Amino acid sequence: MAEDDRRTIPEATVARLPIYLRTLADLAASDTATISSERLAELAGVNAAKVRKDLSHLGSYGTRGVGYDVEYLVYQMSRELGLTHDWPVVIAGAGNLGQALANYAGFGNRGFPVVAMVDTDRSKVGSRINGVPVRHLDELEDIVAEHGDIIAVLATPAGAAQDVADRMISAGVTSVLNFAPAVLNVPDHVWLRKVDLAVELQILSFYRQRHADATATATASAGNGEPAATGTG
Amino acid sequence: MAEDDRRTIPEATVARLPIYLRTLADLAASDTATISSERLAELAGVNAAKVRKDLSHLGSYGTRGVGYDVEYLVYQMSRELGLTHDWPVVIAGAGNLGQALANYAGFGNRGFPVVAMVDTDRSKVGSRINGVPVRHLDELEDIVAEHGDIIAVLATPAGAAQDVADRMISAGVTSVLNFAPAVLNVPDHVWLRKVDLAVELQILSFYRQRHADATATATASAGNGEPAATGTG
DNA sequence: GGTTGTGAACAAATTCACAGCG
DNA sequence: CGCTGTGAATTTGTTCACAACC
Repeated sequence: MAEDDRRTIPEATVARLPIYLRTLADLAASDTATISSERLAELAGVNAAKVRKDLSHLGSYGTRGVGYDVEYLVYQMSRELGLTHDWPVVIAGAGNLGQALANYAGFGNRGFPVVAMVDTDRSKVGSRINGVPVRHLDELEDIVAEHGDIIAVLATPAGAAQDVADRMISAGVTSVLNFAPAVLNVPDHVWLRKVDLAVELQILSFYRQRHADATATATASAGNGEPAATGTG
Repeated sequence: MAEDDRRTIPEATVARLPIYLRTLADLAASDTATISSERLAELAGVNAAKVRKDLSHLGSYGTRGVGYDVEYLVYQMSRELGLTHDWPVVIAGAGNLGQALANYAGFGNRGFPVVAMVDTDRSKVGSRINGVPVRHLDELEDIVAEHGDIIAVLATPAGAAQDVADRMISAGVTSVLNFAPAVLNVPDHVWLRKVDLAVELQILSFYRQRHADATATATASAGNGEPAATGTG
């Protein structure tokens, strides 16, 4: 079954694997050898049945009556997530957000070295941000040629995002993480994920607003729309 | 039906409303009076049936044979999302990411003014970043007292996130957007959303890896695991 | 004719509950 | 006896397809 499922790990599961991995890495660092689905669930903020089902998609790596071997799970999950080698990243847009991302230790540390930033602003091109060279957007093809299969992180203004994405893709990029507040159209062979800061705040605003409405109008009645939704995934 | 559904807009729909709203605001700015579900779907990157079902949760604001009135929809959606007034935001952590977020125009512009940053680093406290005062974490209670019901954006290191969240919550905060790479535990009455940059890259890495495996091992056979998943939600 | 609004069909994800194994 | 792994049940979300309406 495991071998079969290899081809069909559900999207929802894939989105949780990195959380498990981070949790497990912490456990390994604190010399925990084994962990139960119950405890891992607690640490990862999900429920135990979900953990077991998620992990079962990777294969049968647990021991009944005991739990999962932490080190081994870390190894298998890293392999599964393709984290056994680094993936070079190029950040498009050397504005505030782009610079922050270039400085963000979480990237390089976790196997995603930022090899370059690109921008069209000639006054920025040629400088370095946190050691990362800022190059002109026109050099994109060269950068891809130098580093191979890079991941593009878009931190441009909304208006420029589609153009830059198009150029990235025609230069050979197949993975894009979009921070620009714009909907991107990409061909089928390109993987796209998006992070929209304003959208997240607006979602919070919705639930908050709802709550205000509910408590204002009805001081009676039991609680309906409960909070504590953990979004993004 | 619409009145009934008011209380139960599906989570998946709520997560899309901000995208529709942004799209509609753009249309309004370019003097488009009416829009069909088909066209809105195209611009928002979803399918038309989904748009219609999503909008039906807000009420019957469309006209058969014609489409939706853009201005009116913008108004209704803003109201629904609680965007008719500003929601003050406090950013915890005046590091790279926190500073970038404070500088990020998308926040203040879209009704989420950053009223303060908090940090424990005395060398930062007292300064201003993009006009936003940096105050000490200990002043949190005062800030909440000054501005009322604020939204907390956590941009602290992972290790500090739970502590800061706890302090935010005991100061009265009920909405938290977490950028720290850590799983937070919050009480039931607090709304939590999270954005994890490294997680997003790892998800891209998974699909990319899969693709590499597939094309490497089998040069034959039709395409299975197709790309172009648009994540985050 | 064109487009919405929505039941019904379908698909994905979650949760339950327990057999099976260590 | 404890904990995994997984079928079955349930819930949630998506898509279809068409009647209702302008």
